[in-house]
Amino acid sequence: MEALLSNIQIQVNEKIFQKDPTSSDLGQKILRESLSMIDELGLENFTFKKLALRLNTTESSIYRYFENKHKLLIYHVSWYWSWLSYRLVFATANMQDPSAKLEKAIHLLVHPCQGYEDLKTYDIKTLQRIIIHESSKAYLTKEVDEDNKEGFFSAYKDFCSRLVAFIKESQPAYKFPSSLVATTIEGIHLQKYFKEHLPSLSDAKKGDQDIELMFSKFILNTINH
Amino acid sequence: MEALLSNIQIQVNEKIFQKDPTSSDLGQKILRESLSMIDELGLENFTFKKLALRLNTTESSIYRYFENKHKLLIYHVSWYWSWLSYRLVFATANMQDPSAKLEKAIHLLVHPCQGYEDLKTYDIKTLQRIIIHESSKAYLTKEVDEDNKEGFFSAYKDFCSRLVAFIKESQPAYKFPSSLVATTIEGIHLQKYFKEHLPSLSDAKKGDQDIELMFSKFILNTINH
DNA sequence: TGTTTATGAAAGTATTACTATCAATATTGT
DNA sequence: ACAATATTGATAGTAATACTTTCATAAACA
Repeated sequence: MEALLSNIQIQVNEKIFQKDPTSSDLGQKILRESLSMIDELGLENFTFKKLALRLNTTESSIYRYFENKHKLLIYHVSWYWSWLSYRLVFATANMQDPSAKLEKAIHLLVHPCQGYEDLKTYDIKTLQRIIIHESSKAYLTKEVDEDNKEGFFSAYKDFCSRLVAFIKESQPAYKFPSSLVATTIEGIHLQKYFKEHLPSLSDAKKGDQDIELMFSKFILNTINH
Repeated sequence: MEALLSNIQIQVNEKIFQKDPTSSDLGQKILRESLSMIDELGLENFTFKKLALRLNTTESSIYRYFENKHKLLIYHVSWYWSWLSYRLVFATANMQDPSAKLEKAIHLLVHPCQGYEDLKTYDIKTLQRIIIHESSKAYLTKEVDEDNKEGFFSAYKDFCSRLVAFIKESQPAYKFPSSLVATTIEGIHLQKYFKEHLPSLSDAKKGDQDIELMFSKFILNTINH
């Protein structure tokens, strides 16, 4: 399984990049180091200039892979959701009970890296921090509609639609499955963030068990009542 | 009531600004026009230079009121939450049933401008669009912790704590009131956004009734089961 | 061997995000 | 009425950001 997973290739929409960053050494370095720099500096303070400096390369070389840092962010975000979908399909393959599948999905959202801490290109722990801190900036822009048309959010929407399918399987009568899924996913991320930075807006204690428990109950209660 | 409301002064934490923008004509113009420009351009494309041009003033004059556009955003966000708290206190003053108070709160979150479309400085409809599109950028930064220490998010936290109080009144046993409130508030905003821009992540139809209904049921179900 | 392809090096532009200085004009205090 | 003070405008300047362009060089590939 480990071996299998270290060989899988997550596919990312080709319109996101100018040149496929997985196709070269430099491209992979750009992915790896941009991830860790965005994590350290935050998206606002991260620049291609700084990344070039760190990689001992030039701005122009980086621009050959990504048009700008927005696209680079979208790349990371897309990769994350493709990866989580993959994990979800794997983890729920042998499950019958849709409630159990939902619980598994919540578990994955809360602990996306359990068992897969070290992939070649991606440090999943860092990637999840970036998803939590920065991913909403990928769609909260004036260019959402264009970006959406280009399919930049399809990995995210695809993951959501899998959870929606579980809900429909479990409770076909529930009227707001898509809204509930989106609220749950973003709610989990927000709670992880608030727990650290605005603790009065969270009841979660040190670990992540509270968050997992809360959202599991929350989603199952909502569809079953 | 109209007259009363047009005289109320919403107080904003003094550390947010360099010079109180309500204290002068230019300051009020800065508030009014920055709001409409952020709405039109989005926070990323909005600059003090462009605002200065629109106001027939200079960048330096604007910098006398706000250190940077992040602080200006925080000002608008704080004002919004103070205003909503004020509305909430008013609207729930004569209510006994905490569930009804929660429903009222949801209603206000979904329709914050009903009855108060035109205030002098603030166009509440525009303000709410900015809250939906931009407010998470106020706290999703590397400077959250410092900003939080300065009290920049206290208006938001204060509003949340009012809803938490309602939940505790209604269901003292519910374990995650703060998390539920934060999830609900941000969920409402996100659904309003997704309804427009990523409709596959929402079940809401044209109006906002669906969103109101969904979150009302959602919060009451969650605490009562 | 010749030719794509990938990277590096250097330079340049427009915009952003400020800061500083000084003059002109209002406002206020006595 | 006059001096002191606050407010704004005008101008200029700096460092960083977000790119684009051109040209040289080295590696890969056919």
